[in-house]
Amino acid sequence: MCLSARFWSAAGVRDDAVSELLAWYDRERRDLPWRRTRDPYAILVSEVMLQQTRVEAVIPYYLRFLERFPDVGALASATLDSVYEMWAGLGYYRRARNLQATAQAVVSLGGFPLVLQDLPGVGEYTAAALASIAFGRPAVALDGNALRVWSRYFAYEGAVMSVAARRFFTERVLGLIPADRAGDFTQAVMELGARVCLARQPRCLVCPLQSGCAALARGLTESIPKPSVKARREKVALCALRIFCGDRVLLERRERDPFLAGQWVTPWFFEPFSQVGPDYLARFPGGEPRRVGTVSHGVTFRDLTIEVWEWETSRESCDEEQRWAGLDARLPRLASLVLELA
DNA sequence: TAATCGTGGTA
DNA sequence: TTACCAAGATT
Repeated sequence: MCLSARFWSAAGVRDDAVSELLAWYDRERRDLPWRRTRDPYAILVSEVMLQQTRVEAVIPYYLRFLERFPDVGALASATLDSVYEMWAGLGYYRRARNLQATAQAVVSLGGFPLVLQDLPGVGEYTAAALASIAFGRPAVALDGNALRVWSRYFAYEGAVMSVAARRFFTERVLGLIPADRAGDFTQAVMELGARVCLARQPRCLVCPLQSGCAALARGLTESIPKPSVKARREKVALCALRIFCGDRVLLERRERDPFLAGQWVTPWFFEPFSQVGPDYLARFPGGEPRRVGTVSHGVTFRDLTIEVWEWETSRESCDEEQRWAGLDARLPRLASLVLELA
């Protein structure tokens, strides 16, 4: 790096980088629902929903959720079931429980704590995003977008997820944040990662940071950030049960099962029907079980093939302790697939 | 640190 | 069809 020192900060960032970035953001920013509010609660909801989830998928959930729970008090006092219901289909259901626990903590404390990371479901990234976007405090929010942007800008060739990498970026970026635009800075970096500094085929020609980007200068934009080695998807066969009582179907909630935690789903198992069928037939006696077919569904590192069986149980088994849902219930995708199977 | 948790989109 | 992955947190 032999360029004239007066154009570069000690951290290796060009003097004009921040103003170029913010000007680009002012010009190109998408009109997203959570960019129309300064309510910390609403911004928290958006940040939690956006964890590992695409913007387009979040928008309808965000709007419905805020309509149902318009403020932190409404969410804190809601039933957990109603919170799950609003989350059904969005995935990573632990987020729903943690979000309500956070709402209850905020009500109990009389406001957001100074250390946002103390809140359930609020990790390093979300705490920094909330601090900057909702409270205007300088904080470096390192999500997948920001890690890609900064690893390329500094040509960081190590593993970007490591503690060392995050410290490296935080040290260099924290001082760049304009005091009056901390939230815009955070969102501008992420917007840049989402729309310009793409994982594959980044659009460097239109990038507001192109003149200072070390990876671009050295032709490393394809090899940085270094791709992580991911486990192969494992193929898993399992079975699910559709047990009908008239026009309603049995749903269960297995609290202790980390998978689909707390969600209402049709009974399903990692074992074949021959192992679990007799047990359930004894509990819900009725007609002969019938193999309906199979459905496929990918979940993180597994490809599930689900063999679906169904039967009609006798009326006296339809007690009040079980939940018998109508077919129009809002359910996780996996349960919907099982019920939709013709 | 590494595994785990859903879903839907894309190349 | 397959692999990858998108505003991560938790254990």
